[in-house]
Amino acid sequence: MQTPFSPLDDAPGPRVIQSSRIAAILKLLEARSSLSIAELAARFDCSEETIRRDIRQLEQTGRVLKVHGGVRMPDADFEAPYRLRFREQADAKQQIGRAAAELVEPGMTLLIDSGTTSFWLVRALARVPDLTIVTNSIEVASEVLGRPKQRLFLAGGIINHDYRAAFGPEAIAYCGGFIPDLTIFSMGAIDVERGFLDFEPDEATFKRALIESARRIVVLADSTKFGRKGTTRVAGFGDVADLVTDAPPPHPFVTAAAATGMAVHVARPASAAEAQPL
Amino acid sequence: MQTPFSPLDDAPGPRVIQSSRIAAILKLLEARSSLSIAELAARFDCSEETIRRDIRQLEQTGRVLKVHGGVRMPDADFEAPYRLRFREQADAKQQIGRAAAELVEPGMTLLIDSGTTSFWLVRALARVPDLTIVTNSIEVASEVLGRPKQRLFLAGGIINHDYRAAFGPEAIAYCGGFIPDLTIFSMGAIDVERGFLDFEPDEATFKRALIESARRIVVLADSTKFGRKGTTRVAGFGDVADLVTDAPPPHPFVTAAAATGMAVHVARPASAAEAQPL
DNA sequence: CCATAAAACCACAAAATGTCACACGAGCGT
DNA sequence: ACGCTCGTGTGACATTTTGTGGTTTTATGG
Repeated sequence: MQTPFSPLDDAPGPRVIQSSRIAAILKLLEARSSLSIAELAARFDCSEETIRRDIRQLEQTGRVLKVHGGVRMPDADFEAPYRLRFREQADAKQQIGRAAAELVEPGMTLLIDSGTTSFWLVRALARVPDLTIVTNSIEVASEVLGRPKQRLFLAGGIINHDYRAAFGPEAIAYCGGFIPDLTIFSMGAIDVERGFLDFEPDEATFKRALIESARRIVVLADSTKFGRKGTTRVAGFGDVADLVTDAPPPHPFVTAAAATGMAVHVARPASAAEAQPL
Repeated sequence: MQTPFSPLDDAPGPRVIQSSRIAAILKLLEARSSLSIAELAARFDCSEETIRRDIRQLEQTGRVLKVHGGVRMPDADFEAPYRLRFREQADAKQQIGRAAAELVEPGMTLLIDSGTTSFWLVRALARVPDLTIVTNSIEVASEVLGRPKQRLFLAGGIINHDYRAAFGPEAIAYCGGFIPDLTIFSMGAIDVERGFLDFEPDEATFKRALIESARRIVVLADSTKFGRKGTTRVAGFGDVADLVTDAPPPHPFVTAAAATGMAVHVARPASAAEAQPL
């Protein structure tokens, strides 16, 4: 039951100076993920404006999120790196996903990695029957769940929270046991000289290991990836059979692709009718 | 005036600010596939128009579907078996999850299975720091994602769509490699003579294998499970250290529990103070 | 098909919250 | 003492959110 008094009844003390008050707010937020300004002002016996000033400071350090009427923890959903990447270029990724889906035939076995573009491909595959989908991504797996016509194999291990996927040796070994018709990767960057690059070393290790057993590799990358700098090398152009993107690549990439026989598929803009939200 | 026994009378709190109200609606929708505007307005003690505005926001992000008279989950048409089980006794399961969370200390390693009651435990563990969570359930894993203070290990293999989890030999081997402080199982049925039972043979095999390496086994079961008939035997009363449920069990079960030293914890109904949205 | 009630929508006013500028007073070093 | 900074409170003003009364749309039953 709710007492009429403040629910925060652990020892305010008569005088609380700013630094300790800010620390106290943070501590309270650990217990209750959101607090109202009025509540805090009563709790510390100071004006609401003072609380707001404290919160402005906390917000600048990125530790809390200011909302109308109070504060709350920067909750996973909105600040997580994965969600941020998910929103970047979402339209382009959706188009790419649909275009890549045209490479898939019923009955195929697909190995799909954890990129956000890969997720859109999986969504586009909702109505393709008799697929076998192998993935290391929790997001991809969640999307496939409840499609009784598609078999789902998930690689486990320690989960990387940022990528929502497993990249460890167990995941590599498990995925390596399949012989997929298509091995589908999202890539973080494409370099004319060095080929396909990534940012997360574990992810790159995972992909490199699976290139060995791949029959045909498909790479999904939106047009912002061309010329971007990566930190680890994943594959050369020669390794990849198909590249699906949303805009014609710059010329150096086209010639490099032609030299190695890599097919480049450019997705058409989505027809307005079928645009599907999140 | 609130109806005395509204199914939603946990935790309006004194003032509910907009952002937390929107988050709360989302959470409520997980337990009850559809909600009416009038119900929500009463629940949050605000006008129906305000609820409609919240819902319009939620609809724009594609997270819910607006229907005449209320909201519902986007995928509610195809009620998958998992979702159906999830909604049965959702309130009781939520209470059990909260009660079981009191057995957990910061720093522990937990092995958590794929039952819907287990999911509510994981949700109740949102703010416990430094946990290591091992699971074979995609739903549990999704819930843990984005909690940087908790390490997540996911067991893979072929996924059972109905249970949204992996039960195969890879999952057994992987989970068997851990020595968890608590091994937490949801159970499908409890029989005075035969102990804890289940319906899905694969799930039962998975649990039986993990009983070997368990240090302390905790079983979560709502009160409808007592006396229900199962199809496969999972564990005897002697194997289980703690049983968490939502109502005092019938007498034969109490004596059986006492005979084997199994502790029985009965969850209190949710107190309004602690149900904290988002 | 129409009649009717419920629900949704819209626009505007009221309430709540946020922001900003300025004043006051305590601490502090020259 | 003086001037300075810093934290705080106060009040005017801007912004956001909420409630209300109206009209329009939808669902439903005859």
